Amino acid sequence: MREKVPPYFSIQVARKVQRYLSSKIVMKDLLPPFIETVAGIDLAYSGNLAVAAAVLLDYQTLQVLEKKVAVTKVMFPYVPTLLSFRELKAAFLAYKHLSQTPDVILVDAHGYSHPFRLGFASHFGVVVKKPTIGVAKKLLCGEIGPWKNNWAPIVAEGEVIGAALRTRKGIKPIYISVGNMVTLNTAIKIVLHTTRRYRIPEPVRQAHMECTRIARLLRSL
DNA sequence: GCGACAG
DNA sequence: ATCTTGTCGC
Repeated sequence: MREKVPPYFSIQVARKVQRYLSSKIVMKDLLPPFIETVAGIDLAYSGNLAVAAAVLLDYQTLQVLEKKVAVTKVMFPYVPTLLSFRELKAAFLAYKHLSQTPDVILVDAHGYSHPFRLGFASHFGVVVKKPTIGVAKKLLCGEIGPWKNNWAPIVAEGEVIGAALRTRKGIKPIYISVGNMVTLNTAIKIVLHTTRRYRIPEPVRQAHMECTRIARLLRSL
């Protein structure tokens, strides 16, 4: 039994696209020396509509500077490992609505810590050619290595593909990974810098609240 | 073949 | 992700 996806969509082609785009990921810190803005991206659903939110925040104060949303029809069912094909379009549109391009983007999904090394955060980062970081709440693949302090490496096939990170003491960790144009160490620092009193860093949390609010609104019509 | 499986 | 209220605990 094949995976349930539209007849015009081939899993085999998707895998090739993922392997190709994964090779385009830049594992270097190509961020400005002083980060001024961060963006958070997340999606929510209302029936067959995908609601994406892109929220821009000041990197130092974490004050929300701008919120944008985009709504598209869902074209793909949810298939683990193929999430980006389902969420990319709406996320891209919401992101393009921002009046200024952020220095770094936090995406509510895995990045490099993906079976084919191209989670949504990486797919998005490669497409928009911007530094992105994957911020996930559950592990998708790999094993958790020894804890150093507040973080532990996520290892797969002898390679560190991400990190489990306790953003707050005594709380379940979140899973961070390189999206694009950033180093895992820098990604961890940025995530810690942008989290306040919740488990989830502010950019992603704000984006989550925004798209959820709009989806709930559309749902009540 | 079996189980796992981001959002 | 989404369907959903109260409730236990710091």
